[in-house]
Amino acid sequence: MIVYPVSKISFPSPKLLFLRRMSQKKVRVRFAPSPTGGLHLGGVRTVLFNYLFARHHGGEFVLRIEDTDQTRFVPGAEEYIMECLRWCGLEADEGPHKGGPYAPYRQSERKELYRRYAEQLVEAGHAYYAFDTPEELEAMREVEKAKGNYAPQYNQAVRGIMRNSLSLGAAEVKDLLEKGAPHVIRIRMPEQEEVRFTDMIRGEVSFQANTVDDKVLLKADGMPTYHLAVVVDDYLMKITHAFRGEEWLPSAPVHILLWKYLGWEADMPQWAHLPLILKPDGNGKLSKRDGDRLGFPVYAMNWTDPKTGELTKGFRENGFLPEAFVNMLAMLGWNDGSGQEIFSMEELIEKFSIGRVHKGGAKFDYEKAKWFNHQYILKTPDDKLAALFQPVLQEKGITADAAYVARIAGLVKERCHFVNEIWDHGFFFFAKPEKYDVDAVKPKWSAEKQAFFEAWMTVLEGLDDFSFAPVEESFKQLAAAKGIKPGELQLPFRIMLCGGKFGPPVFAIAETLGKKETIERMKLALAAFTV
RNA sequence: GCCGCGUUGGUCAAUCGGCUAAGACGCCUCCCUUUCACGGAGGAAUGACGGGUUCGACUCCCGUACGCGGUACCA
Repeated sequence: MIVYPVSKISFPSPKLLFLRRMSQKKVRVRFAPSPTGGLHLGGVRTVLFNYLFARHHGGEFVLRIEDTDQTRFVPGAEEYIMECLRWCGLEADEGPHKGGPYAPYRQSERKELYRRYAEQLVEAGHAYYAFDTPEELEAMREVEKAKGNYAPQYNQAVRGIMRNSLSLGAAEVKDLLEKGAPHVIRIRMPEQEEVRFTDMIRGEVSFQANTVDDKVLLKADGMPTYHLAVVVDDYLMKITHAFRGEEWLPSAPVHILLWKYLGWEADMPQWAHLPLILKPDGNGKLSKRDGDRLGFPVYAMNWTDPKTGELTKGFRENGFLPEAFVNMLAMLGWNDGSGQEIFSMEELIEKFSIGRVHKGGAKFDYEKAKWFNHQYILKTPDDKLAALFQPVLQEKGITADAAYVARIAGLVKERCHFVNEIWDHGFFFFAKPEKYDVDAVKPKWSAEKQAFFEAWMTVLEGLDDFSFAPVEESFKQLAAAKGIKPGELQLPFRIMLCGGKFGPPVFAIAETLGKKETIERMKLALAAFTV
């Protein structure tokens, strides 16, 4: 225990408390998804912040699968989540995939563990058995609603009239338990108590405990609910900092009380409730529906629902580089204050601080996401880009030399937002044009121009060095000799090689195509232009 | 309804009481380039509202409005 001079610091700042804690314990964080479907962009960001925080502090990052709801279990979802983390380069140090000192990491495999803590709470008077059937619960809600109660809760107002170990006699409870009557265990929220805590992002947050209902802790099937499971597992797994979405803020008092009632208050993690990622138009949480509607991915990778077969698009399959995806997510709610936007993973780890995370939600901007990807395409070496592009070529039945593809990638990458767009800006490197944009040539075409190209072909035939500069030089010289402005000839030349008004600088195209191919294309085009 | 959390340009956002309010995306104009981009130079565009506190408020406090989240034997 560190003692601070009270005269100096009467009110230890959250930052100070934080630093104090920091020096005491090894940082351990966790990402705890439930395997119910595709991994949302917001989920990946939560992983990222966990990961960055852990690495920044030399701590550990745990993956825990929260599969306590058997009815919502979706086969394949867990493997999918792990593949997402692998793709993003955000793999956990411990988890179901590689074990660890606190295994098992799937809550369904830890089922037996939770009951004793729930029972402990009952014994201490902080929780109670409830025997109400779903029908009885429903009836209570109907009655309450009829009284004008908008959203009826199982709380101090009604727990006295429901069937539970608070309202029933001890003998009856014992009897029910012995007969194996189905029951749940609920927390008994205090009548008069303010629960307050310091959120690492929001600062001081407080709630009146009686505004939260008596949450179920242990379900009738013996599984814990999220509320019990997070607390027990965070404790058992020695989690020091807990990051989660803002949607958890309202139930935070339940968790804090649980830490207290279980006698673990001193070990409670520091909480950080992350802001939400909002839809670009209007307001509200970004959902996969918005992606479908607006035409961009929301999940990290393609996800196919095993039940319906419905496919939801992912960033990976849409051509995003993982580094770009991660960088973009990091900037959604965090920045280092310098204005820098492009960060390598190493820089993110070095500079990340939870204190600089925004409080408010951020609308997702797909245009900005594309810009990030473009930046990373620019940074990616040509040979690597070519390797990423090969599958696209294969799909089209084209085989091409790796070095040739790399050269093309280098030539066109500055106009690509995605790897597959190398095709859109460089397809003509792989086949002669099938048709020409004659409308762009014909109106200004002339016998003089025709003569120029015929003469130039002969010059080109004789060139030993067919690279950019000599080709351009011979072009300019001949144009000058013929008294034609080079600019008027460049566009026709481009169309001869590419078929249209696109592509990188013309002489670079000629150089890449090579002498033989360039002249062949010129001949073909000249024939087409004069027809 | 109740509880909680938010609110700086169209979007992401800096600012931790001194602001003539950065920067980026997008948009517009120009230059470069007789394709498109990249690059360069400019431009339009912002503190929800009302009260305090203060020499001074985008920054602190209180209201209001608006938005979002929660209000399950889901997470």
